[in-house]
Amino acid sequence: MSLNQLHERCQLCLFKHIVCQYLGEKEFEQLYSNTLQLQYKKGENILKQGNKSTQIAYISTGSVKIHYANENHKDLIMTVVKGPGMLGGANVFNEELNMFSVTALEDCQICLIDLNVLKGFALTNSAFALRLLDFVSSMFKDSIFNFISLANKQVNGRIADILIYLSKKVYKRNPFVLTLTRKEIAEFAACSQENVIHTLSRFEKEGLIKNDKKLLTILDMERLILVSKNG
Amino acid sequence: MSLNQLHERCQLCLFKHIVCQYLGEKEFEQLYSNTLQLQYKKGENILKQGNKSTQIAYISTGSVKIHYANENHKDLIMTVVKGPGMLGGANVFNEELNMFSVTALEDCQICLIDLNVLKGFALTNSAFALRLLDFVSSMFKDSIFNFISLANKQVNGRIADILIYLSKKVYKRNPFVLTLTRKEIAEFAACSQENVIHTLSRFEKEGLIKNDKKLLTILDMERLILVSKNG
DNA sequence: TTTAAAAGCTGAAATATTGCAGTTTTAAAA
DNA sequence: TTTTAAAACTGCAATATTTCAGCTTTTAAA
Repeated sequence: MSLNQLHERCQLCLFKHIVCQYLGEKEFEQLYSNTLQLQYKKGENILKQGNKSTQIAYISTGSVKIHYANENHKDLIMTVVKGPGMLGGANVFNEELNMFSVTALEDCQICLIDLNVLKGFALTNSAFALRLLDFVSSMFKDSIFNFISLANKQVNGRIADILIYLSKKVYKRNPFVLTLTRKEIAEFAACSQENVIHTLSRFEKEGLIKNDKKLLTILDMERLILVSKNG
Repeated sequence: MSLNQLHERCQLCLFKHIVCQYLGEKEFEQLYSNTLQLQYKKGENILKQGNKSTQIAYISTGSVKIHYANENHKDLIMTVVKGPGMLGGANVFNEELNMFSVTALEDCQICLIDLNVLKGFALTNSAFALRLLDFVSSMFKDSIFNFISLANKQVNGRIADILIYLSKKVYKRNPFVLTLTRKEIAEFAACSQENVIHTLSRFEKEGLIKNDKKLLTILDMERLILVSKNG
């Protein structure tokens, strides 16, 4: 693929749009020349927790999970991000090492942007620095609100929350293709796989959802929101 | 109290120290003239979730909890902070409204610093902006690691984690005065009050801790860490 | 100091959740 | 296409957690 074609692809890039709001085309070119555009397959690891990383990731197409493995190698999903969007928070600014892993949930187009060049721009342009901070904290906020759901609801409510979150915030459509396995939903809801399966089939019996292969339909959003509130 | 005495108290202030690393004494004076120094009693609310806030808080003495109430008015403690330190994260930068409440766990000395003046400085001095970002994200990090403990451990491990965290990171001593009630520990560990009580008395029977009134002693840190890992 | 309210404690029953073992379905590889 | 492994599912027993009711101790207010 020629450089021109690559640059063409950038024309639709949200990140470029924001960079160019604060910096100029020249600075974007400098950033561009320090950026890798890579294709990842489903299941492939993009950033690994604990690794030193000199890059941050922008996801242009596909979806990824941001996850954390504890001392006992038990995995926990912090959040799911669908392109286009930044994957800040895993490693930006105050950390030498990646706090979390990022793994592709489906085939993805990812740009890895050099962190030092970006930091250099942030140091010369405060407005841009504050805009980057927005990116980082909005991802934190998503995770934190999932954690709050974990912490004060039981499994029914947590899974209802996750389904609503995926439909409204991530995939942004109603019958949506659930790219997470039951095991991954369990790692998101912090419960056992079996509990996810039991809960989903209960939801289906009660007419709240319909689940055909990987396609999930929320049939009764209002009642699902009630389960989220009370469960 | 005269202005001179107030300024004297600032000599020991960590926040002033950091401000003066990046800005000058003049800028600190400007900040100072837009700062309120207030005394809060145990149980008093300092910042309220959902309120508009034009200030961020610096805690010079005492300790506070940062907490969140959900739709059902169930409270969840995100983290505990002991002075001196910043209470960033509740409202800094990207939020109009406070995301969380801050409430005094014991009598506190708090400085409320004008957010707009601070933002003004951040906009003219990127290094200072990035330093502020450090403050914010380090508080997020503490909360997130507590949430990770919640999400992949059972109550035994969660309460062990909380005791270790309070002793090592918050109060920084071993026999420490537990300023949280059992109900508040439950709101921190995301479980029922009774479960906290059962668990603490089990820990005491097993010789892990000693609990006399409000004074808590960790007798066997190594075994407590084991409980945190396996529990 | 007295009194009332809040916090702390206990054990037992009800409920929620996990872990297991075996089966079926789906997706990927040969 | 066939084969194989992974994912999804089911019901049940074991375990963890909550809820409840009643009680004691501590703290704060009158």
